[in-house]
Amino acid sequence: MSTDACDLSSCFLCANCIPEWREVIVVKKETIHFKKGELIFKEGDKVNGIYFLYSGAVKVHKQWVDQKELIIRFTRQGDIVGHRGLAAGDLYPVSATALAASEACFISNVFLETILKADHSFTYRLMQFYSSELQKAEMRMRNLALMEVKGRIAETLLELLEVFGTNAEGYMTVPVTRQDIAAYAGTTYETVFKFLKTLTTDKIINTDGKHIKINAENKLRKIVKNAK
Amino acid sequence: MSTDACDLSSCFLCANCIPEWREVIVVKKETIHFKKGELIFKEGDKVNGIYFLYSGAVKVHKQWVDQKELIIRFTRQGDIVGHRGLAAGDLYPVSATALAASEACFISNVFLETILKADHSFTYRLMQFYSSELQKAEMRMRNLALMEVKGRIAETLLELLEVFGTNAEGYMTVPVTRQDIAAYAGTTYETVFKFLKTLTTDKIINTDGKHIKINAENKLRKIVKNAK
DNA sequence: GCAAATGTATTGCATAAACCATATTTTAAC
DNA sequence: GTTAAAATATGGTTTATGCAATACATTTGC
Repeated sequence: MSTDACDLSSCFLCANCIPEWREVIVVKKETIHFKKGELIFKEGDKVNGIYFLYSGAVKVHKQWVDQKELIIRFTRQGDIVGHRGLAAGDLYPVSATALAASEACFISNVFLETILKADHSFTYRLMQFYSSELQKAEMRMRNLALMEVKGRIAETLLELLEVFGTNAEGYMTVPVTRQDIAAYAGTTYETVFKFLKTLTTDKIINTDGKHIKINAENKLRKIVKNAK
Repeated sequence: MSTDACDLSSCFLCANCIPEWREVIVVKKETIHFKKGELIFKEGDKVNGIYFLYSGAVKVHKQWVDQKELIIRFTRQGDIVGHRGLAAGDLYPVSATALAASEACFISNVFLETILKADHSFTYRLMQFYSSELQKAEMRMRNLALMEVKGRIAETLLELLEVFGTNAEGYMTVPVTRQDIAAYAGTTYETVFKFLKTLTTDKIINTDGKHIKINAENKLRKIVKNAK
């Protein structure tokens, strides 16, 4: 893994800003490394900037009483993390934690606002990005509220597949704990454990510890469709 | 109720665009009336524009298998409806239905994009609006996933109070069916019915058909806090 | 003004899924 | 390399909540 994976073209910022800005970005940006399990920022922290993920994997999550948490989304390279802070409030409404060793480009809020003020079309694209994030959030809202647990777990597996992809043997590239699957599906560890076991028995998936392989994507989709 | 409630200043568009644009807006806009229960647009319809609500009340909702639906949000005057269509896809991801006789200003997508291209700061404000909507959506995601039903119903009542306000006697200005409360809280009619009954017995609320009065807001908040 | 549709009221019953308890294995830390 | 801390594994019990059934009331369309 290179020390600086930034190619000044693949992240959302570089891909969407006016090319001339890149010279400024390369000076202003800061590359930060995160170890597996490391907290990137915490719900309630003061917002200081925005992150563009180069490599690794990150979960964005939100707390509720005691130890309960909901994972809002999983992100991979190219994704934006910390954009929720751009709204009125100046505190992060969510936390972000690295699921694997990760590298991110950090842009301070001050600099980001300079870009936004100067680059009209970047602002427009960022607005579109928010809009599509909002659509996804509402889809998930509906699923969490109306879909039964098995459907939500199946859906979680499909989303993990989509976000992280697979290696040569068909296993997902990022190992995810059952607890994290539960936290994304809005259920408990035990329920995930039991359901993954029946999925394994039915040969719909294979598990090797935290490494998961989906054998029958269509059957998972069927479970989602039939989930109430 | 006046025929045209638009004062060219109170809606999100007029309040945030460059003043000069208002002259154009007044020509391009279209005032539309909706009867109670009337569908404004339907999930899957082609997006043709955006609505700014002048008066009345609207629910934005999303379908799931059969007759199941989740109400995404309730809106009152001043609010934007239909903005979800601005993203990549060109189909509305949600439906909108008038809860009471309502008036809205309709702006076609073509004209809206003209404004967005020309008015940098309007685009910026709209982006901020999306960002705050996203935060709300994620908060609700968490609640739907982790909070138990009683807390969600209590939360629903508090949100209705916040959005619709009360009349002189303390009753909410917009009557809402228990089915709609259920659809917002992500539960069934029966559960809402049972819980509202105990709330009435405990004198925390008063109900007169669809008209609800909250007597002890603090007790509702306590229920929300203690909901798991 | 009447019919049809929609919403309300009310109950018991069934059950999915959370909760509890406890043992073992894996992973991380010093 | 040992220990602590997560994560996994697995059963049994409990309970919150959805579901079915049925009667009545209210709204809305024609």
